[in-house]
Amino acid sequence: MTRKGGNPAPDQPVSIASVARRAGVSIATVSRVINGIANKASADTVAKVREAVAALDYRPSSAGQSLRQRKSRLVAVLAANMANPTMAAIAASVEVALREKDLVMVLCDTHDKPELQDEYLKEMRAQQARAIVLLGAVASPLLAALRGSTTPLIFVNRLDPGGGASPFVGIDNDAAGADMARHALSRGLVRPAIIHAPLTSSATRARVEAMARVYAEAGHPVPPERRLGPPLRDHLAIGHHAVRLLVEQGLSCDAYLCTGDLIAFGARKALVEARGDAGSAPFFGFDDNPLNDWVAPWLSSMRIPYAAYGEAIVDLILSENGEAPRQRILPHALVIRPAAGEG
Amino acid sequence: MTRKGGNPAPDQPVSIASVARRAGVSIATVSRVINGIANKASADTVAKVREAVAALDYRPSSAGQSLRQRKSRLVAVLAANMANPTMAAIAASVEVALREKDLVMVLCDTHDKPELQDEYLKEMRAQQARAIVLLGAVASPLLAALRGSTTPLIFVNRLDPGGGASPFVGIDNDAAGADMARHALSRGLVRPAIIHAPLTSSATRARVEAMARVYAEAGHPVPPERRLGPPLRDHLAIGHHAVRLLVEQGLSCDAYLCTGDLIAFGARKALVEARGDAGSAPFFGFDDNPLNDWVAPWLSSMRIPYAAYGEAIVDLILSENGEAPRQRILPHALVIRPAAGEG
DNA sequence: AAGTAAAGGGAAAACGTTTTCCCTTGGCGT
DNA sequence: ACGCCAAGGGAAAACGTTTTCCCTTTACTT
Repeated sequence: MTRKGGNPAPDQPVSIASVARRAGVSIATVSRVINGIANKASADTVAKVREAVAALDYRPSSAGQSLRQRKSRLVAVLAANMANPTMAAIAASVEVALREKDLVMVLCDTHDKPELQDEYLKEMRAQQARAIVLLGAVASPLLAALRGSTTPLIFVNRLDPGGGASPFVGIDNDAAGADMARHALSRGLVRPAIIHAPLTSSATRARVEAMARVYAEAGHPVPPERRLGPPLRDHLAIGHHAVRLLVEQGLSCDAYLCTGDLIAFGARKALVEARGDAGSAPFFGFDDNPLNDWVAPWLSSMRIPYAAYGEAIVDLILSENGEAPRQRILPHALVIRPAAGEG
Repeated sequence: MTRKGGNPAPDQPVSIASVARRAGVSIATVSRVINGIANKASADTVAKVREAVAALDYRPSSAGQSLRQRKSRLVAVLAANMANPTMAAIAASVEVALREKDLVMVLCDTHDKPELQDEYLKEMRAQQARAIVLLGAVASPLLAALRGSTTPLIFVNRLDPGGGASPFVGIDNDAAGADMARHALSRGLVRPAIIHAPLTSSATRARVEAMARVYAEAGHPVPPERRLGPPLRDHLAIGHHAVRLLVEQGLSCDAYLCTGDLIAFGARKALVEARGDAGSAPFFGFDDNPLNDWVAPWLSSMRIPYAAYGEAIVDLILSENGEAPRQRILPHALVIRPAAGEG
């Protein structure tokens, strides 16, 4: 209704040439006007071009642009595991931030497998992706190779497994782990179980080490049998398995420190299954998914500002002018939920 | 280590021309070998080309391909709301299925807003997307225009708001709603509350109508005051708000039939806040997120096979040869969880 | 033995941009 | 008057594919 004629242009045969024709100018001029090149078009030329663009509902073909400029508007996000709500939250945040800058998100699930990650990296090189965001990177051959290229590589949550000081967005996992342990100690919880994901993730490693360190320094070292990290991929299974082990061995704990909320979910379920109730030892997790308030009022969790990740990541992508690769460390905060009355 | 020389090719200046040069054949031949055109290359030509491709780690530029073929390998997935774990689950499933067919997923969050949806549709037209998957479509001008184009449009969960019999993947929401109501009736629950999302979604509408119909036919019509659909966007808030209203009005129910799990989460929380416990009336939801088993053992839910959606969707995209636009109706199943002992 | 078909392969056009040259005006300073 | 510079704008190259014509050689049919 807002446009004059019925000019929907069925399938988009509308190229820059047609715009140029309608505006009575050259292709070059249209391109310049669209891209806002100053001093290259008079006021009425600009007006004519704009009119034609609007009338034809023209939008430059991405293929043409990519080909010419040797780079696309695509930004790849390689997530280690989309089943984890955390990844979804970050992806959502990134998407919004990218949209603002007229970039487009391509989302891939690497399932934490190096081969698959490489496959995607290859694909994204073929797509001439503007940047690649790694939500939980794993070491892989192509990743190493790509580190030398001009394509910005942004590491999120987990540091670059290659070791270099690559651009990074995340929290201070050491501080966060320490904070959690100190809080537990302050509540007199001196016999915790530490249940964690595989230590291949730098984030997990830092959290676990910080907790153990703080406990050791406080004179309550956590012995190996209370440090559990089953080599499973599924966080729920990790927690479940760990607590079952704990129960079988008759080890009692006064707190469950988990490196992820999902692990805590699994842990608690195993406990309920084993004893009929969840006991009185509080559960601690990381991530603090928004749903926790609704379905896990028993879970204290380290809140990580995932909603702010998108902006930080896109910032890092665009400020590629920067020399020293910067790290964006965002604030964390422990959200305490009363382990109290659930009945 | 697996390749001979140190030939990582820093930034991908490796085009089809370089492959042709190395193999000692023409560009055309390389293209044909890569695309598997039969009867156009002798055995050793093929071998030479393959060798060169492998040695140079060549992969065709997507931009070049898209430009020439006037279509890209991108498939757009427009999700109404990525914060909903359901959407994330479907997206994950689609991604896997696409990968298998060498397609790439572009994920966009329309936030259920027509303008944003149109913005994305426009972008995807510019990208010459191979297909567009609408995870909860909303009516919008460009959507109507696109329906006439050759780009496949796949509607998921919600039917095409334009009314046409467009390709669709989802469950039989009418049957599912009826099943749920019948189950509740069979348990003697005759005073249910029906709490639902905005009825702009065809899926929600069908569920609600089926429930109401079954109850009415059984001689227990559900009066308006027990049918609640606050016009909020957030499902959690919908459920919360609805139950608060119910409580304030002193209306008692013996079951909570919610059109989504998140709504049930909100509903139960409001109930706990109001009375101190969750009462004995069972909760019912739709979607049955895998996490329910871990964090919501009190919630019965209509399981929807989201993991199977990806394959069905990709099938529909590729079988565009088909004439009669097909609908893929997947099976649903009510998962009963004992509302029993939560203490 | 001639004619024909098929196999194998190359040259070049086309896809839609952006950008580098180049040309033409006017206006200005000397 | 002369030279210069800036503004405004066009022609054409280049980006990397796929595909349509071609052309040559070989094998097979009559």
